Amino acid sequence: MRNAPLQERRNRQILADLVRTYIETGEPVSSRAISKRFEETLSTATIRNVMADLEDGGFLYQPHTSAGRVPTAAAYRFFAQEIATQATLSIADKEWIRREFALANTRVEITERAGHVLAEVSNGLGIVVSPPLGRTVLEHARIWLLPDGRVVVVLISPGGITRDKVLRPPRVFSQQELDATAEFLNRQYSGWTLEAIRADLLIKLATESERYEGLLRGALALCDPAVLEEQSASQLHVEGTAQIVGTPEFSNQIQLRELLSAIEEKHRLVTVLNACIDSPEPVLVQIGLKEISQSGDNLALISAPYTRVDGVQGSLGVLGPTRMHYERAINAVAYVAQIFSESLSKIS
Amino acid sequence: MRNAPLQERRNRQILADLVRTYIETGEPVSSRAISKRFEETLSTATIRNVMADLEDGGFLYQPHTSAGRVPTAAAYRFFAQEIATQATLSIADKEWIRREFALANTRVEITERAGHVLAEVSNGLGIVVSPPLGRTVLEHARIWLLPDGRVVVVLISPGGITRDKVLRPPRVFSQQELDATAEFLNRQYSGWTLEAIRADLLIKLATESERYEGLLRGALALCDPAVLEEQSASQLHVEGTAQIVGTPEFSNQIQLRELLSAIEEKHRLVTVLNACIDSPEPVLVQIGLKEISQSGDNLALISAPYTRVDGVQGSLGVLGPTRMHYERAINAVAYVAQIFSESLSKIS
DNA sequence: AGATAGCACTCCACCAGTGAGAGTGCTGCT
DNA sequence: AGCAGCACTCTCACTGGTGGAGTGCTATCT
Repeated sequence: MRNAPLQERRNRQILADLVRTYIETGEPVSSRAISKRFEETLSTATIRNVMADLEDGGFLYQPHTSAGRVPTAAAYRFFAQEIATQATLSIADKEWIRREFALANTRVEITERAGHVLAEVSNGLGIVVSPPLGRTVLEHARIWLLPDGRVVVVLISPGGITRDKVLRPPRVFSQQELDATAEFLNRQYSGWTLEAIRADLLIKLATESERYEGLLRGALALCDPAVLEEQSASQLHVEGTAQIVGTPEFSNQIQLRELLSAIEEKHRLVTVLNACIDSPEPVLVQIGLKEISQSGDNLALISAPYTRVDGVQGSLGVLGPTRMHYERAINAVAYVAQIFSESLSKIS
Repeated sequence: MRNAPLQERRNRQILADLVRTYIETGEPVSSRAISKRFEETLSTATIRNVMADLEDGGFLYQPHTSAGRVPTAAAYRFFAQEIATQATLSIADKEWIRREFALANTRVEITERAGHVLAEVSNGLGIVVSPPLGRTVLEHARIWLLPDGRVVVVLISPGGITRDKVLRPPRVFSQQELDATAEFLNRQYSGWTLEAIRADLLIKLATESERYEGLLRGALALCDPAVLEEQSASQLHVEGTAQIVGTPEFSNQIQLRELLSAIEEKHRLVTVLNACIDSPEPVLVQIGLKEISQSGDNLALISAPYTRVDGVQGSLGVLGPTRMHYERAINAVAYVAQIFSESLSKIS
């Protein structure tokens, strides 16, 4: 009932045109502007009628009586899903993105480049989230002895990623014992994710003999959510905070503040971004993010998963004003996700 | 010649009072306001004369002819050095800071608490910089073989910090060879900083036999500035970006933008902060930071070093508007640095 | 000679009023 | 259904006027 106005083809066309115009100009769109731009010639009066219907349907609103119309979150959602997905990325853009990545050689550089491109394309924030460490897969475990009785536990994953910790076990173990424990871990858990290992170890510790207990606890500590998170928190990379200040969308101080505090609260942001990993669509578009801030109405998040060398997925995307060039941004996010995955595999 | 006006005791007193008043109110200070607050009774006319002198000396300026006076960077510098250092932190503040740290148990939590306190106290940004990895000291090195011929190089430092990397060496080594190499590294470099090891290895690689070359290169890679920096870049922790939006100092969009881009350019910021490590004073106050942004005139940075368990020093501090409560902020930074060091030693 | 009272002057912030412009909703015509 | 015309509304930019805050200067006092 609410989106009844969208049944008619012409209304959809007008709405799309209006959104597009608003994205370009940033000012309330008048019936006249649409009339000029619309392909079939229609009088402003007719357009006004349509606009009134669209307003009833919740797609438009007027800042004040004698102003033009502004799209609502619903209108952007319609536009992003049904219009913007039709488009493809311009060759110039592809070229530009490729160039941006060309000179990046380290993981950090690649991440920075990605963030930069994403920020640029959206006039918002470019965000890259490293895969959650818990999903990393164990390849090898080794434990060995230091002269003073402490032990070093090292977990190695495909792609050369390692996690390690120096522990002081409850009693002194011999290197044989340590080797046996490592052997046990390798036999048992090679190929498991750290999350899964942790869950299993917790059960084992409750039932198994105490023989390796100190060491298993050590291994467990490495899989601990708190420890995993300790590192993953720092693996949220945000680029473009400086440039969003000064864009008309964020001239409103309250909005700007809420956006910035959203970045500081990393957990929520990461959750919202990672939603794209389990989404059926290649690129997930979320408009009007209540989760992020109260006035999140005019925030749009476009995210896509990328794949690391070891097959684990992370996510990247843009967080920008709803007034954003969706055709370009959506396709750019998809493209960056692809190039990003490729670049990662090249440097490993 | 320039600070001639500060020769006289009364002028200094008036300048200090003016700065203090401006910090409280945020508005240009009139001669009348000073006259009221000044201990000896002086007429406004007399104060106006003094103010004119101070303006000539470069400590004050007038936004316009018939406005009160506003302190310049020079005035803040005078105030911070000669006045604020006399004060001590209030008991309530000490109590508050102690409470903030009480519940923090992990390294990340401690860092967040510190950042939070520093941001709060300054109405600006709270910043914590982890020690540069290059200054970390080597305790043990171990290298060992994986079944597929790759090797794992692990460097262990005091305090349980480890650095490691999985490498594919140019040829397959035996575990004996690897042990010998590790033994060599331990004998040679135990107690050295990674920076120093790197420098020495570079020389050795040029002259020494090729026997261990592949492995030494591996060890070298771990000490490489690029690799070290890769991690240290992520070890700049900034808190309070959200709250500075909305403070009158940063209502100016251009300033806000420059501050935010200063944060994004981590290198410069880290350098400026770390200056306190080699400074003779316990707390370093820098006012009018040209290094950080062009309009850095109204930015003040207060930083102090802290000491990690292994003896390596990092820095923390606040980056805020020049109009800041210096007595409180300077002493809080010193106190936080102390508590921070203590908290770190507790969790290791 | 240094401190002070008095006065003229400057500049700003605030207010109300005005008029142009943009855009709409509605009505009635085709 | 589509359209032209018209009255209406709201905003925005500009105007001139006013009160107030604060200064600089000068003449006077101690």
